[in-house]
Amino acid sequence: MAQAPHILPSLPKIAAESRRQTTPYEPVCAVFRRYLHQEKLKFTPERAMILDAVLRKEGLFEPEQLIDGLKRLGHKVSRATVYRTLSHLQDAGILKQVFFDNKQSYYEVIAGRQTHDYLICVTTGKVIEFNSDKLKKLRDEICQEHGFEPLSHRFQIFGVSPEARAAVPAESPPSIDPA
Amino acid sequence: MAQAPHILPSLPKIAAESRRQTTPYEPVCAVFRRYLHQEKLKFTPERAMILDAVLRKEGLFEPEQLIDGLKRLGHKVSRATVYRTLSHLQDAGILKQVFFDNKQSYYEVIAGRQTHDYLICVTTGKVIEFNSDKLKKLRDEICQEHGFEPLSHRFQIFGVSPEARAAVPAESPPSIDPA
DNA sequence: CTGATTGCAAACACTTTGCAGCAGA
DNA sequence: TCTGCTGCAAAGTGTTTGCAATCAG
Repeated sequence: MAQAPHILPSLPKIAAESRRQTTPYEPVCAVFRRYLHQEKLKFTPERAMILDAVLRKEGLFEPEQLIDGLKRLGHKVSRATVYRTLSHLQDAGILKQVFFDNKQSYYEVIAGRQTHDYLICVTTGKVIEFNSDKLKKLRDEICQEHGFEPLSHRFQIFGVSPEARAAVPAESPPSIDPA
Repeated sequence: MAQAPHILPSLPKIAAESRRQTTPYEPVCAVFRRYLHQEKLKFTPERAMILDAVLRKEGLFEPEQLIDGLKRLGHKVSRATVYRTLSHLQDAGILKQVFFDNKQSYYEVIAGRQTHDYLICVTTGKVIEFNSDKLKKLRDEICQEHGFEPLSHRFQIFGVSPEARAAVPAESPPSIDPA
């Protein structure tokens, strides 16, 4: 129904969700090495180091955080290598790239972990990660209706957190009556 | 549970979905003028022109498309003014900004139209816009669980379209059996 | 009149890329 | 050895911003 603007999101070469199920408890590092081998790429100290740092992250992180962290640990890696590695980790189905704004990308480990959806408070910026089987079911249903084979999804809900509402009870509800 | 990276997405100052209900059939232009007046901003020919172009768009569009279109019509607008106006239209709840990748933003008119969620083929890049009440219900449920007041959401499903599968039956399904 | 707006070009920030030397396999 | 990898710095690109002239209210 809609003509697509040239949208070709960078997704894992191998759908992360399916792949994770093939070997549920395989160490992530092994997954990465296998991927590299398959693609005739090399397992270098830099890549090992970056993977290591990535795996220590919980939830979302920004490339810059990662780079800072590595430098703080005395490791020397160039920004370029980090970005290149993040991309490989994504292709390997270990990482997922998330887009919240047009400033930068965020990443999140998905290998061996539950994928997340997000509930974001527009006032405080707080992000709650959650997981919903109902959502996955609904997703598959929608795919089926259109004959699509589901690979993955992104779901973000924006709202006002209880804390935010408590903090600023007034602020400018311009005549929106809950009629 | 998760510490938020500084994510503060640009959302309408007035939640689009609520606002749209206040005056279901009010012409969008009037909505914009009212918004501008409220904010002590001015209704200029440039803004009128941009709004006009925007309203002729169906589904997603890119700022660059919009600018091209305007120039092709012989209108003179600077890129800067377009971007500034897009931002106002967003604040007015007329437009919604969508993030698919880290290259650029996409926009979509929401005032007086159904909001959309997206089903995206990772092979062809085709985008299907759809609408699901079940999804909205689920969204509200999730919000309630966390005490959030829902404002809006983004939902994107990535998958393989029937056409894509038909076109390239082989290609590298690495032992994923439809068991 | 006065403060908001416009266009232009420069500035920005994240990300990518070209290249020469280095190093896994 | 033979590719692929790394770091650096330069190039890219969509978007934002500073500024002087202009214009809406």
